[in-house]
Amino acid sequence: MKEYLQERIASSLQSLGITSDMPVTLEKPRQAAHGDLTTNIAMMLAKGQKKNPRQFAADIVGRLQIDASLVSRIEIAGPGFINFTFTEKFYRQELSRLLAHEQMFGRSDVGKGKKTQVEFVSANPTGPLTVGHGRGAVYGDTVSNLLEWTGHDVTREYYFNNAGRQMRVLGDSVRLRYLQAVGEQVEFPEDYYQGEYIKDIASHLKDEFGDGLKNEPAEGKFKAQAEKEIFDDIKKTLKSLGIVHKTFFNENSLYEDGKIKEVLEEFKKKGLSYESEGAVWLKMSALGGEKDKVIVKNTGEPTYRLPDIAYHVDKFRRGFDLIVDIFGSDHIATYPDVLAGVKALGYDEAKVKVLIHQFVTIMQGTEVVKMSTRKANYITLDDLIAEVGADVVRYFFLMRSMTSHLNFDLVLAKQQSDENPVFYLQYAHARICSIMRKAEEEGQKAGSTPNLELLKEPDEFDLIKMLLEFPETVQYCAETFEIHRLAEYLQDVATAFHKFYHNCRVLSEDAELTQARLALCNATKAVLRNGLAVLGISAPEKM
RNA sequence: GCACUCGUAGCUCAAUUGGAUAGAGCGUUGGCCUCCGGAGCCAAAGGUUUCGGGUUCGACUCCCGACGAGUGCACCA
Repeated sequence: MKEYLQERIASSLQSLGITSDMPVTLEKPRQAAHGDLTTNIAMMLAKGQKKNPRQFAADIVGRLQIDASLVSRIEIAGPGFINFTFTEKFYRQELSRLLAHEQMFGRSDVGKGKKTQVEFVSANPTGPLTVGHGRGAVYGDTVSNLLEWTGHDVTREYYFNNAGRQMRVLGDSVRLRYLQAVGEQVEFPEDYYQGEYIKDIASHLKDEFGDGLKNEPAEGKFKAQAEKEIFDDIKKTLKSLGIVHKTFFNENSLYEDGKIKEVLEEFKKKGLSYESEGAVWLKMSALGGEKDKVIVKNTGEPTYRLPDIAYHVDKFRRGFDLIVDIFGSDHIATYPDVLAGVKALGYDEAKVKVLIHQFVTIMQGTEVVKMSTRKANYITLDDLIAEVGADVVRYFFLMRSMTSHLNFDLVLAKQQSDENPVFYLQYAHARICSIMRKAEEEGQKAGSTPNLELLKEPDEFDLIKMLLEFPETVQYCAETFEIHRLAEYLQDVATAFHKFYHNCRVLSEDAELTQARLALCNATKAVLRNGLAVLGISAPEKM
């Protein structure tokens, strides 16, 4: 419909002798009284035409040729908006199209199978995932869902490093706890990992080996055991949120395959790096950055920048046409270096989308809970899931824009479990399922050829209009990565349904009307189910 | 000090990317089930969009400046 009107308006402008590269934008007006779609094109062009916007709008409308069976009303309003109102026939047509492809409704192929990688979570295995990781995890998984729904070929990837200083400290933390467990008097440094899980790992080793590991180095069994156990836990946590990565990419492989060396040599060849004070520097100043950065320390060890760049080069070499990176705001300063690096090596950095989400502030009532993996005073993602459930966790992380800081009040989240917005959505779905069950009991099962002409109540049309917005909402969210818009949209669908349910009785003596309304219920159910599926939230038949 | 993200109802957050009268939930107040699920529906109260300038037909949105919050600014990741 949008395309149709755009084309008609463009042709009207042409017949007025106006050529402009100004796109004709059609939007849904905020107020229903202003019709179904509106355009501000007359206001946009009026100035160049030296005309009064309203008069100009009238000229455009005068030349407009539109199928009257689709559009019932065209009016000029306000400072020069042109408003279009669609016919009931048009909406009935669209509704029967929806009913014909329920499961597919909302899916599209605009992505054209584009090879896409989404990298998210990417926490090193030094401890359980925190609530802070949770936001990125859920966001990344849902972005992946959206891209799949819009026809992208998506790979979910987790990048980690088990070779750095962090991991050495982790191994040594386990070693010291182990020594303590077998009765040695050793001091445990303050800046080591304090969590209980370190003691658990140590005691597992004690169970298996007794005191036979007393002289084992930290980097041996201790580190290996810690990495294994912690990674298993991380994967289990993610799984409980419905998140499964296809690839776990180890930073180490970049060294083993010589990719780090390659990138280093490439920079040198291009004259973009130099040695100074025993270190190798990247000429960020020549790449649009503020100052040069070290990429290899004077110890010969690379800084994180070099592998990060090499990793992204590898993503390009694997043939990804869209590369989505999801970081917390604490990594805000690292990505410009990476982007400048890949660009300098001749790759199109526009294919890399870096999405930064703001932090979650955990509140215990009015008290802020400060989080630190090193110290043990954090709330794990597991704790949170156990307390409020996976659906609530996912929804809470998705319902707000990623650029805004999120306050997650544990007391409220627990307490609210009855009045939670996610239940409002699920309730609508369960309610429809209940109507279906009841209908079947009464022998009024939804038929295959409902007479949609019988739908004429305003509440019915409000609901139909809302349902038909689903595909464009999915596409919009996939393009902008603004997932909260989908969550809000589904809230609106649920509201429209509850209103319809309240004012229009579905199961009645009138068999034909019952059929029509059951069809509308089915359409609503499909949108809710599909929408919740994108968000990764269950759509229960009963609650 | 510099950079990024923000500042909207008592609280948590939206606002179709510059559009018409700034909207939801929670909380508060008052109405709705002899009837398909009351985890629902309807209504009321609640705002100088942190403050001050600017840009234009039109600003919560863009620009400049203050103030406030969070996060970064390593030869840590």
